[in-house]
Amino acid sequence: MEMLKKETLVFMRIQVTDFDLEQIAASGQCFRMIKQDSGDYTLIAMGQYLTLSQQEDYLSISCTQEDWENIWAQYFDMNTDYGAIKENVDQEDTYLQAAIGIAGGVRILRQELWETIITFIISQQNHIPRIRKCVETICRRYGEKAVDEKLGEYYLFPTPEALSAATEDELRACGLGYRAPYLRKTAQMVCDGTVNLKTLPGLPYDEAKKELMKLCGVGIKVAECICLFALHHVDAFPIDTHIKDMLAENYPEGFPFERYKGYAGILQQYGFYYELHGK
DNA sequence: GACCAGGGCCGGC
DNA sequence: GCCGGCCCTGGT
Repeated sequence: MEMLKKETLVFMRIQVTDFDLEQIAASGQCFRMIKQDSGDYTLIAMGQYLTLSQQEDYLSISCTQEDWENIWAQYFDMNTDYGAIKENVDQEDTYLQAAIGIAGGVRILRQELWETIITFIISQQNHIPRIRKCVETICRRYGEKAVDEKLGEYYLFPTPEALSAATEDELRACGLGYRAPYLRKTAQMVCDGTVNLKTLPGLPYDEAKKELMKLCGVGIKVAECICLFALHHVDAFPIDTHIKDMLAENYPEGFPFERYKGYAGILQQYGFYYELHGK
């Protein structure tokens, strides 16, 4: 790990394994990590605006060492040994082995809870490019504007208060379609304390999932995505249309959840990426 | 230009 | 528990 300057930006340069920025950005779990024409990535998260790139086993990220250690190492789940997880996968499971071969650089991010709730309500019955667009639109219209010294203006993710104050029509005008009232009602339920986001991270998986499903627009699948991508309950195994088809085709006798207890969600994510980009 | 399908959920039965 | 309906749009 070393610090270096690239133009005026301060970068951390970190050696990484089982890590592929391009795969992470395209994995459909985060919607504000965007590939730029230059090939670099920008990311708005945790209140910051960053630029990132990867050269083989080195990640370059425009943050201070302090922020890397306190924020981003955790965000990218650097303390989990993905290599060990991959090695535990059944050698004879040709599907998972193929998925690992294609998607082995995906990681389960530890994203902010509120943002993950809203982005995955938006995600239902929707394509990823449109999800990104909807997310960016609500950030521009309802998020606070901030300025990064080097990268310029950006918009924070809107607060529950800001979204609860929007009308359904205004939200529909963001391209949300029938999800517009879901966002508004969910924001209101968070504001009035019907669901307490502060205590959610302390709950076990089943209880967190049940609590999240009180929110409007959050069913089983979306709740499991929130549990996996924000609360890091890696037993969560969201089944969307792709995964449903994949399971029917490759695991007609059932997926071996028992064998992979404690990290099935990581394998789900390898599978999801493989279904989306690997064939 | 038409058509399809998308990281599903809600409400009524 | 099982439908029907739902907004819209990027990609083919």
